[in-house]
Amino acid sequence: MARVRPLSGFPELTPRDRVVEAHVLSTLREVFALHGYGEIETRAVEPIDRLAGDSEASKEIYVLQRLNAEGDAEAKLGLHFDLTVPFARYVEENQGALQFPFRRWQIQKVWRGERPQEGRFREFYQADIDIVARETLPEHLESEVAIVMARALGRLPIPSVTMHVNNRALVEGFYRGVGIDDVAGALRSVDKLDKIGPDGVRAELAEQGVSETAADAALELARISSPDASFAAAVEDLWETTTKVEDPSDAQEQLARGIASLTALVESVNAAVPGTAVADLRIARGLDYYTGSVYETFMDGHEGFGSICSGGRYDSLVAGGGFPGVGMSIGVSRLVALLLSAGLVSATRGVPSAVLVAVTDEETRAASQGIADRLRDRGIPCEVAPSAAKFGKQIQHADKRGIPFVWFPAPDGDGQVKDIRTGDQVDADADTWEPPAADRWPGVSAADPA
RNA sequence: GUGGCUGUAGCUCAGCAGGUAGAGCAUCGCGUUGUGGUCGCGAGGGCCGCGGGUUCAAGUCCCGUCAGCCACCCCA
Repeated sequence: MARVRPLSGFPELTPRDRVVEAHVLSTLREVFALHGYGEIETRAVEPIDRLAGDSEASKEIYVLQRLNAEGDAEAKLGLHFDLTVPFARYVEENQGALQFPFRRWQIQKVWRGERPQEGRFREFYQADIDIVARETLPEHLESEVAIVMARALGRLPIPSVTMHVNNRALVEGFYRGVGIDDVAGALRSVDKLDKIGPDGVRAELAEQGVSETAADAALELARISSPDASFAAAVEDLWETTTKVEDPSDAQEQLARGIASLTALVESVNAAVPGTAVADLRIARGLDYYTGSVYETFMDGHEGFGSICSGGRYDSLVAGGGFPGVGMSIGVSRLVALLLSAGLVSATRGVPSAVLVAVTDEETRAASQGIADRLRDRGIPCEVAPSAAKFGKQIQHADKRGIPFVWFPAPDGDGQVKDIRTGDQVDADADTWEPPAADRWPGVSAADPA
């Protein structure tokens, strides 16, 4: 038999690390549900022609095909590479059964055939929330998703986060006003500002045929940011002083709408979750279907991790038009991998058991199992020692697994339970004894801020 | 998908210029015959990632491959 080997980009966690991932997942579910979002789960596959919207993305798609398919049969199914495409199909398919605006959360694995690196995998969890409307999507919902995500992230055992927000209409209006026609292309270049610097962006824009003055204006715009509404005045000043196209009235109108929308977003998010949102006019997002608010979220002090939660507003979820919506997505696997490798979080233990019931000798194993079952009846996770080794060994067995309590049965009664961290040992009754709430199940602790 | 760096014990890493594989920690045993963690003594543990090549001789040099990481690309 061939030796087993890891598969590049398909990581598997130890039980202890999975405790961290599971904790993150359940925390997100709870916060999403608290805000009225319902869960859906979609199938793992979609027709390839639906997935492969553009040829760029299609290179990443894993296809699904029967091993013994006819030799010339073309693969028709592919694994989804995000949750937005399947969600769009789901909404279209079930529109008669859904109430709008429709809020949903969805946490599933997705697959991308990319070259793996730390925190970048080929199979990973994504956690999405979206709200879609049938006809028009009220603007306040663009604030709502940001607030829900900010609260969800706030509940995780991670450092505080800052959500950088921008508005596509604002940027597009501005760009068109200064004579940049390929708005999407320009955005992609400006998005690289951190990586390639202002001169790099200028060079890329020049290649796209953007004039020097327009490129400078775009870079000036990207420099503006504020944790409140004061960005608006800065944008308006820049607009006044910059060289514009012959008739910028349409562009100016679009710009004004974007400014108003971004102002409302920053103010309402910060009212709900103070200190979270920053209007940052450099945030672009590579995806070109966004039309309104766009979001990128960074962990304070760990900006190098990149965005851990992002999204935006789109005018139309489905190809034929209709169903405007807004959504955000957390790359859970990426986030968890980065947290673990940076030592920012750890599980309190890797096994569920809060108690190890010791075995005095094999003749009385049944008595130990009886104690364990009575604890389980009351929802206390426990296990029975694998062998009747010396008690010192049994304590070590518990200690290595992080099990905080060892129960020593006695011939006459239930015996005693010992907290092996403190050494405290007390008489106990298996029908009434309770571990502290914090010890009952494995938990996740944030690293002490150094 | 393109380019680069790395791969030696469970972990972190030494290994000289090609000359029979090492340390610390961890593990196991005993001292300590039924309540651990200290200390002392001892032991086990290696397809030197995998395959091929050069050489009298390869952990060491060359090629390929796989895996991890980094930069592109793209994004979570």
